Amino acid sequence: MQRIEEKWQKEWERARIFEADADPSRPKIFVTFPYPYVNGDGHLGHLYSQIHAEIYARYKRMKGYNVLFPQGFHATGQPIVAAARRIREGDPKYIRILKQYGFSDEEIPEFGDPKKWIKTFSERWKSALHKMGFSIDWRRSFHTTELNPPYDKFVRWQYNKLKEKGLVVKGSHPVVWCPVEEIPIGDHDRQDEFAGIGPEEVVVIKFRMDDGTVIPTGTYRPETVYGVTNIWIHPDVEYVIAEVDGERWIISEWGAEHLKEQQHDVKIVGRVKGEELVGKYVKNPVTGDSVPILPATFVDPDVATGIVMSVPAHAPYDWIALEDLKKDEETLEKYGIKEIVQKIEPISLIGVEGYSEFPAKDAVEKYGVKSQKDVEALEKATEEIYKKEFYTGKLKGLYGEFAGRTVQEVKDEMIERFKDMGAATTMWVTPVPIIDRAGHKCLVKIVENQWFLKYSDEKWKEKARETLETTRFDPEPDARRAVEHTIEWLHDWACTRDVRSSLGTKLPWDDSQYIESLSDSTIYMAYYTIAHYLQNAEKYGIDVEKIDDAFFDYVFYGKGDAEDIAKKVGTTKDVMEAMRREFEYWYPVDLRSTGKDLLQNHVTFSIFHHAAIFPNKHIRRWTANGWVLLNGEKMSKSKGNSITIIQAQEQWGADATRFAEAYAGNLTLEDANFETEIAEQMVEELPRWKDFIAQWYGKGIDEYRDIDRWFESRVNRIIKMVDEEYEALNTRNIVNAAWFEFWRVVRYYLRRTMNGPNKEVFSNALEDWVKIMAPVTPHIAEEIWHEVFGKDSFVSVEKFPKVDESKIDERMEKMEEFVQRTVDDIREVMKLAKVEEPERVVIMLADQWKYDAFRKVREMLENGVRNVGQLMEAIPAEHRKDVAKLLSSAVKNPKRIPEVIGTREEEKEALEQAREFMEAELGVKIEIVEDYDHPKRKNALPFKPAILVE
RNA sequence: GCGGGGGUGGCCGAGCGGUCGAAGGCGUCGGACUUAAGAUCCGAUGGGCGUAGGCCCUGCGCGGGUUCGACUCCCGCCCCCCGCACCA
Repeated sequence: MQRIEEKWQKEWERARIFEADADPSRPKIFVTFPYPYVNGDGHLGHLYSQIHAEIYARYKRMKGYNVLFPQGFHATGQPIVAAARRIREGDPKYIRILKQYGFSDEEIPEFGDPKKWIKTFSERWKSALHKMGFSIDWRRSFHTTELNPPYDKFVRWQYNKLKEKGLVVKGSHPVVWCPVEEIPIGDHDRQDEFAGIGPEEVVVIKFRMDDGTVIPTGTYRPETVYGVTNIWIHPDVEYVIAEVDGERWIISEWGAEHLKEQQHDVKIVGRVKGEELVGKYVKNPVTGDSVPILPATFVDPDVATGIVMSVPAHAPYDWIALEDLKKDEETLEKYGIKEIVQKIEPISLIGVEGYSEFPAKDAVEKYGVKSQKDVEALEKATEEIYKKEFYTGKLKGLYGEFAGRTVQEVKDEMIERFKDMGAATTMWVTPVPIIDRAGHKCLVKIVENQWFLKYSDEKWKEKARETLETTRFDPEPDARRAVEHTIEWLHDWACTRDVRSSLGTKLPWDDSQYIESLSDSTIYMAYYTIAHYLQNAEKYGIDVEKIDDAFFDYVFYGKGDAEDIAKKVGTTKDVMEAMRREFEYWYPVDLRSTGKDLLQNHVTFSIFHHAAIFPNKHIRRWTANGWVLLNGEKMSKSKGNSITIIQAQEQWGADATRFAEAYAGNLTLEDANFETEIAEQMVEELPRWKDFIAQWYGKGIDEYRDIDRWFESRVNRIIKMVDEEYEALNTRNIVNAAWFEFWRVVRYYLRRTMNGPNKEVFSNALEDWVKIMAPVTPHIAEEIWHEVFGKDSFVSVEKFPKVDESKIDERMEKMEEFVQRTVDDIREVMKLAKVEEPERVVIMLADQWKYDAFRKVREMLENGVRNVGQLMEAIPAEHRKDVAKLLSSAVKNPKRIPEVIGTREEEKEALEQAREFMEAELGVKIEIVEDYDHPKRKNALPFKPAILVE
């Protein structure tokens, strides 16, 4: 198979049938899928989204469209840069990954350069898709980042446009930051266990000592400030005394470092050990209560301010710390705080159904927390209490105006209130200190030269919403809903990254920043329309250096003079005009196939950017598919059940893999399932398909019988259905009909005609069969087309079969069903009738009067009549008695009355025609009689003859 | 929690108010073919009963409801997957 596949790939390439140029005389279709990120090989999951675009491209090509299907590659962002650095540093994990790909020890060091990754993996991707038979116009391929100057220029143009429109704005933004290297630390720069942790905003309640010194306590639950009984401080930790924005604070050193990076003016003026503060009192800035500072070892100086407030009634940590302290005579003695501690009573703030007035106590008991060192149980207890209180708890009376409401409802309002009264501020922290790969402890910095895409802009949102009206989403309405919702809540997006940790296109007006990867890939499909010019610039005399915004203004907007611009970049007016034509002809994109995870970001971003830059040229149809499971299990490298596209191609070849991918699912947001057994099976079956067709093509007889009409009807019905499913991209339904159902019909037809098909009918059907399978399994289709049918053309660009509606013959199909059912019934009767070696089967048709009568009965039943008396009216008086029982059971179960399709004569004719077949099927002689004196005969109904085994 | 999508037979998956004991595929079982195995073809495949094509029971996450009728509609619950942002 692989050899056949390679042969046709070469033929297609030689004939350039997938290279598409603007041709205004033909209707066009522009199909894309998101360019893959090139830090590794693609796997079956990627291929699943991609195969939708590929199948659609092939289908539309066969439907007579001029189809553009290009493919580029994405290199923007941090992973490649991080991977290259790790190779330079000799990280064994990354070296192992490259070894698994089969790179030699000599070659691996070259991957210390990001360019090596980009080059290697974009080539591997390209080769993988090529070997899968993708019908891509490779002339238009490219990769992103400033390493590809023309694309770089294009992205810069885009951002200048956005900036002009006021859609890129400057702001500040919290990031995880390495204070030593002074760069932001993304997931790829961290030790693995810290991946995925981001900055969180905590509220800092400013308790004060008598002299005004602020004792700041960080908390996620500022609403519990009403129930503070004391402050916890770590007795053994050295805190700093600092001037913070003009106030005197006592805070952990790490906390002070955070404040410095978060736009606060911080000056450290002294140090103080935690225990020195123990026993002192501070004033609660919200309630005015005076509360003591007490020692606790669970307090982490590396989280927030390193000091926390204690709300024993509602915080399991606080409850157990207090319990611990009460029992700890030594400590009580040491600080002379015994009396203070004994006096502390928890304050109940929030009522929660199913809990006592002190939910923290309940939780501590439930999870069996023994001491404040029992971290695991405490975390569970805390989570439970937090959730319960947050969503369902009711605030008690001491909340005054907030009383009776839930935390969820009033939290934000309360925080604002506290800030306004000078009782609180906020700071950014990570829930645990993050360590980067170099071993540095990272903090949260508020970065100031940060640029944002202003997705919060109401006018922009409105424009984005408008384009949805003329956009199709598949599956509708699920995918649409996700996008609609995202447009609503999406706010400003930090669209730049520090150049030191990433790769991409620099912001035109700030070269310390790269445009972030999701933000540089929103309208690049437009670049495909001219990519073959710009990626081969020298061929057209274009000096890429000279390309500026005016160049793109002309190509995309038709602004300016082609002659002038041509001169400036060193090419001709013709070339400029040709590029303009390409864009005008191909844009907008007609179909873009993605995974469901992209709906909330890439898809929505792309919609926004099109609305801003290419109004009315937005993408016309988006598809979103689910993940791909492998044999019902999630695919993952760690499980070792991940299969790359290259591996699949080597193991099963392109067509079998494509078939199994198509069969993996329809176009829904649900997960699809790639079954390796299907791929394996198709490896066997596809060549057999060719043999089968070779065996029958051009064979058969000339006579045209009813059964041939039946066959044509079935085939046309399948073509119709397959055509619709291709347009809908329900790939599983396509395969179900075009392959499995077609096989069934073909097999039955041959059996039914005793291997004597109508030559013309059957051969035409075989050709149609190959065509309707071609978008899914193009190689074997091409092979059959040439080698079996002896055609000169490529089936890949042949006309898709057109349904002949006049050939769809409902009645003929029903008549054949009648024959089939009769066979089934005979088989059943033969099984039950214990007649040894039956001599013959007699089929007795119903009496003539029954045809009219039961047609009427059936009609009445279909119209909802459930009254025996009424049904009886349809029966001639003299026969009523005989059918009374039947009619009364038909009222309960209308199925008992068969549908009357034809006349008695037609029934007889159909059975006679099928007699030879039936005898062969059943291995018994069959006689069809109209008159036969046997009691069973009165059981006969129209389309349900009586059967007698003798 | 919010937003999106789901839970169907041994497995995968259709169905989304009657025609459903549930398409199709896989698997399993029986038969044909074959020296044999494989492949292929035919049949069966929830349980039970049946010397005549039939009947009974049970059934599409759980519990209710609407309806003459629910896998399909409504309500409540349980469980699973995805996203929740600066990561591609």
